[in-house]
Amino acid sequence: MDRQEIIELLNLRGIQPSAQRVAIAQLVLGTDEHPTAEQVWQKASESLPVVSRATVYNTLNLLTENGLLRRHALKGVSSVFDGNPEAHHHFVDEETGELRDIPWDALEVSGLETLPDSEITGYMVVVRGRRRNPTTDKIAQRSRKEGAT
Amino acid sequence: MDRQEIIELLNLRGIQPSAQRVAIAQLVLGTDEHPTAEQVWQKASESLPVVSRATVYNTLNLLTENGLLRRHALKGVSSVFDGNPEAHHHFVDEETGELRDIPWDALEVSGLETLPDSEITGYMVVVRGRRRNPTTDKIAQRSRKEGAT
DNA sequence: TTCTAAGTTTAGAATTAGTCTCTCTTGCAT
DNA sequence: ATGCAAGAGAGACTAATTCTAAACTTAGAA
Ligand SMILES: [Mn+2]
Ligand SMILES: [Mn+2]
Ligand SMILES: [Zn+2]
Ligand SMILES: [Zn+2]
Repeated sequence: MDRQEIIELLNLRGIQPSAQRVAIAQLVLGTDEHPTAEQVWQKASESLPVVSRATVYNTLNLLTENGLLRRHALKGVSSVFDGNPEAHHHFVDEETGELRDIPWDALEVSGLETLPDSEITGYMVVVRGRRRNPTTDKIAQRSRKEGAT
Repeated sequence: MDRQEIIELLNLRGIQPSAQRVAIAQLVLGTDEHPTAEQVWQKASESLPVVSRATVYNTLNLLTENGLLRRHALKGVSSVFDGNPEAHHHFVDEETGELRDIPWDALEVSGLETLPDSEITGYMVVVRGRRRNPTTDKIAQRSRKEGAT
């Protein structure tokens, strides 16, 4: 994608296409790698005389909010511990951030055998969404805690 | 799970069952929640006169290495940016940590409609493994970069 | 018992990822 | 020219995690 296309993309969404924003957008929209903010900052530093980390984060967040980018937490430092080491899937509640288990047998994934050149050691479906009926759930939770039936 | 069971689990793997380890293991093996290390530390602090954060991290890592626990990076602070905002799946190379795209149509997930009480906003299959034929791949990559056929 | 080596825990320093705050600059509109 | 308002920058701050080095505990051996 060339500079001009990027500028139009930004203009379309009312984002002022500053030199920094164009350079950063071009870097991350023009690759199929999945760079960390730090990596984007390093590359951006090559083409721009000066960029601060804060600008890189601000721009990446801005582009994400505008749907041009997506942010994945799949590796990286912070994590959560799972007392069930068996294979199972997960539901991430986008409101609370809570992780809930989905039993392995509840979902089926097909097509894995067609992935080229890879030895699979495991997989998991990550479903994102919000719980419906939070009221019912809260009541159920309270009952459990209080030992009520 | 009671204290004694936990102690046996640890002994089985040659892990010396210190008071701290037993308390921490009991906390995290006895819940279907997915606590952060900080949350485990807070709970552990209630039942033990003194525990340091380092012990909690050491123990959680030890239990994870021994397959009693699993560690997920699904929410939390650190992330990676994806220039393709469309729905697709991901392959995580366990050797390099690299994330690679799997096209949406390459995999199919069934059973989602049966998830109770939840409104799904999106989902993704996360496959973990190692690439086979890294040599071939490197050649393929170079060819692509150089515009060779 | 007492000693000792190995294993474990600790507080705090260091590191890494990310956000926040405040200041400085720049591109216009008056 | 003057004055905003939006944007960008530096650096302080926070949070998650690991590292370090010293202190403590334990299981055996003597
Ligand atoms: Mn921001
Ligand atoms: Mn460790
Ligand atoms: Zn789980
Ligand atoms: Zn992707």
